[in-house]
Amino acid sequence: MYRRWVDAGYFRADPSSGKDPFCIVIPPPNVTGSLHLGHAMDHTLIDVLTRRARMQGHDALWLPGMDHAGIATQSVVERRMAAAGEPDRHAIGRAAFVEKVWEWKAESGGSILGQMERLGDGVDWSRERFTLDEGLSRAVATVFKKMFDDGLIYRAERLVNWSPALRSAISDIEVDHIETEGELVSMRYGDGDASVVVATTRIETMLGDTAVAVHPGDARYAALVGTEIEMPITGRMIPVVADDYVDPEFGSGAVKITPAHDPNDFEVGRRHDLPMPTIMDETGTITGTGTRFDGMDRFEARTAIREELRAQGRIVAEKRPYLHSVGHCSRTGVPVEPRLSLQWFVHVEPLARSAGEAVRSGETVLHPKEQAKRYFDWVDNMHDWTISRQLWWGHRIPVWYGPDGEVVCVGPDEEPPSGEGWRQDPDVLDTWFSSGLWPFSTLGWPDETPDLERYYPNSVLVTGYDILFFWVVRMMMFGTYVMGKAPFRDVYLHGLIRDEHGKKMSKSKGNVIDPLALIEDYGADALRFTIARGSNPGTDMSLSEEWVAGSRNFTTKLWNITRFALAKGADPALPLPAAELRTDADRWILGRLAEVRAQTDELLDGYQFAKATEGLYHFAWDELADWYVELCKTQLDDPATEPGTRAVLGHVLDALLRMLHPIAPFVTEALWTALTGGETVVTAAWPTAGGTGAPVDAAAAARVADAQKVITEVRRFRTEQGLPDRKAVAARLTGLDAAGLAAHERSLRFLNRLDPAGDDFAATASFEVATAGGPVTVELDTSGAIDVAAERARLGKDLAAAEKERDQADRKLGNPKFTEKAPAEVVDGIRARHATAVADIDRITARLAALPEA
RNA sequence: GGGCGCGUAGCUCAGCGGGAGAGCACUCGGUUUACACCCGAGCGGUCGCAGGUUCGAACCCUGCCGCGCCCACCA
Repeated sequence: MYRRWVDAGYFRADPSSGKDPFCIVIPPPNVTGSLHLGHAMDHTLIDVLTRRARMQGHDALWLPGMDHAGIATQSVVERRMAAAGEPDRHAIGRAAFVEKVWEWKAESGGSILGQMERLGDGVDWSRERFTLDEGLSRAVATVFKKMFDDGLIYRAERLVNWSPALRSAISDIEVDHIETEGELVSMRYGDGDASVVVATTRIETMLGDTAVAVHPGDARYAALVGTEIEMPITGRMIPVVADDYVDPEFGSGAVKITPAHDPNDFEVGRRHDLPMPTIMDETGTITGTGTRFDGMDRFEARTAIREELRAQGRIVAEKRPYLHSVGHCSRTGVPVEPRLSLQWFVHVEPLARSAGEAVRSGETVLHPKEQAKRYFDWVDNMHDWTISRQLWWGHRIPVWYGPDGEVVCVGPDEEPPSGEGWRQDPDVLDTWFSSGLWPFSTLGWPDETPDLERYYPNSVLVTGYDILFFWVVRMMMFGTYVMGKAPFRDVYLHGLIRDEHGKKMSKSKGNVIDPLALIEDYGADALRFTIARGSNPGTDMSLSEEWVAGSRNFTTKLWNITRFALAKGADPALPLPAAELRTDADRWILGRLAEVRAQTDELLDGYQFAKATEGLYHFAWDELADWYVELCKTQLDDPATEPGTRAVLGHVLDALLRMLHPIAPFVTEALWTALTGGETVVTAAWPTAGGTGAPVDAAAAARVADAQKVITEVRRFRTEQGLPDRKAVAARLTGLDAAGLAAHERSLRFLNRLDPAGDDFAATASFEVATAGGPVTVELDTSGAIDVAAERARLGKDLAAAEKERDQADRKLGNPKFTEKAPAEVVDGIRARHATAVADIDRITARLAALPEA
């Protein structure tokens, strides 16, 4: 039922509270229409944290992100209009379209989520419906009013970033600076002595020039300052002003000033009280200049004006291509046009200061901490925020204008002024204005609700680092301002998902991977596991289908381990065998479980998803499946150890499945319920130190390692001798007792298909394995001559490795400075390695000498 | 222009002062008491380059080269 992918949001938990029902709210991606792997990353990590917190007995829930719901609303309305054969939104205009959106919202039960509910996925959306619509609108109006009254919101005519494509103002952060090939044209204004040369990359703006500026200390132009020169084309007389802004070293040392179309020029214009004519309309078309260029697109005009000036002989230099940085609208990719217009702004300085303070004081911790520098750089140098948008969708600005110039900000519970001539501001708010209220508006604010009391501040925010400035900073500012407390204890910033070669996914490159297709092919668990496994804090991950396939293989492995366990009657409800009855393998795997459990907790507490996942992967596959399951097969054949083995296997698998559940919920749910008979692993207890059953037994672990070494060496011998794995070979094993491995003989023989040595045993091959407990000699009757060349090669390789080891150790130990200065345990370690290497060399050399000539 | 980060096996990445690792890919061999989405055994690296610190450097410092991201009002 909850086998759905999830949309962006954040999660919160309060460890001190009692339990209450777990809530996984998952908007279906086919409705939001905006699901991509970036969301999958958010959702996976959020869900991992939520599920684990839940299993730990915490009250944990999370809510979907809102901006996607907004986008979805707009797109659903557009689709409805298209279906009804209505003209598109551009044809009917902004005001009419917004009316339609509200109309649709009322019809659909007030929210996008109401619409989702009708899709019948059985999720209760009631809470979200409230928070996303009525609640949020009220919160937005409340905050706006409060900030307006506090003087933190003001309206001003400023030069803003204008997107001619959106026909709207956009904020600084929505502008991408891109290196662009343009042209730098130098031209002469005025004539004779009363002339200067200026350079520009945007020659069309000369129609709006109202001055030429030079540096006050520049002797070349001292005589001109205060005089006027004649502009080409318009014939206007414009002053030459002196301003520190000009760099006398750059170009000619003189700058044309277009106050209404360039941020620097705007400031110069203000200082010198220059006129500020706007020469372009909201689409970037030249207008109102009284020249023949009116009606031309800005880029068309650029060429036309340049050629006109060239014809007049005023172009003195051209540099093309001229590489420079040009601001582009991040939504539409169109070059931004700075434009003088009346907009609403937030005075961010006091808000940004408290947002910065919250992190500096440790009230909120950023993970990874390297991101804090970026955060501070941003928060400490933030410009005022343009919040009004001339867009199609959003919360409307709650300000009404009266017939006599009155300006009234209307609070959420107030009636707007009515009567002749009153009208509401036509603009809407930047989506990040409302998004920034998320941590408390979802909890019922501005009402003082029990939820707000209980869940604010939230525990942790999980999101991509690319959204640090857009969303995180806004939430921090609003949270500290409105609530007096930062909204989160922790902020975990994950990296972005790239393609298999580390390239950013983009539609134009065609390397976008659809998460739903991956889920279809490999299962949701496989994708989640892949994402968790690749999520190192702050670093991007490359995701390819091969990785997802590998994760799918892992879930299959879990399936097979459990199938084996069930077939053998493994049962976590059985009591673990008394300590003295446990085999080495039992002690070892229980000890490893305890270690892995502790490590997993530590890593997840620190948001180290990749390492935690990797640790569980290797424990499950390399240790449990490859070794314990194999070693326990002989234990299961022995009545003395059989019940204990079933208990240990069940116990370890139970704990493992519980720890894997947050990462791979579906497969673990199926396997865990089958193994334990429990109702659901979702509400099972997270393994704790007290619950893993056994302390680490280093001696047992060492004996298991020795047994593994013997087994591996025999396998190696067999492989290189070309002895098929399935062929049973008679063997005599000596030295096991001395090495403490007597109890392991059955496993050794079983796993290597070594039959007992009968009366007619005649060893045709033998070798010695050096274990920590002592040497073990393996003699084999291979019923024929061994491949001497292969054996020589095998031993030769071992010998070379041992000699290299010995030589390295010799070199270190022969250096008196090393033995004097290095810590004693390091020196002892090298001595031990040296001794082992020498013993290996002796042994191997003897073996080689004993081999018959090839 | 400033800041941050990264260059380790064919690919994607871990390791961040004392024996070069993982997954995938590749080679060879496999119908063992779960698993071919598997099992076993292998091959594969002057850890970007050059200096420095240290008894010891993939790891710390400096410089350089290459790459990525973020920020930036120089015509």
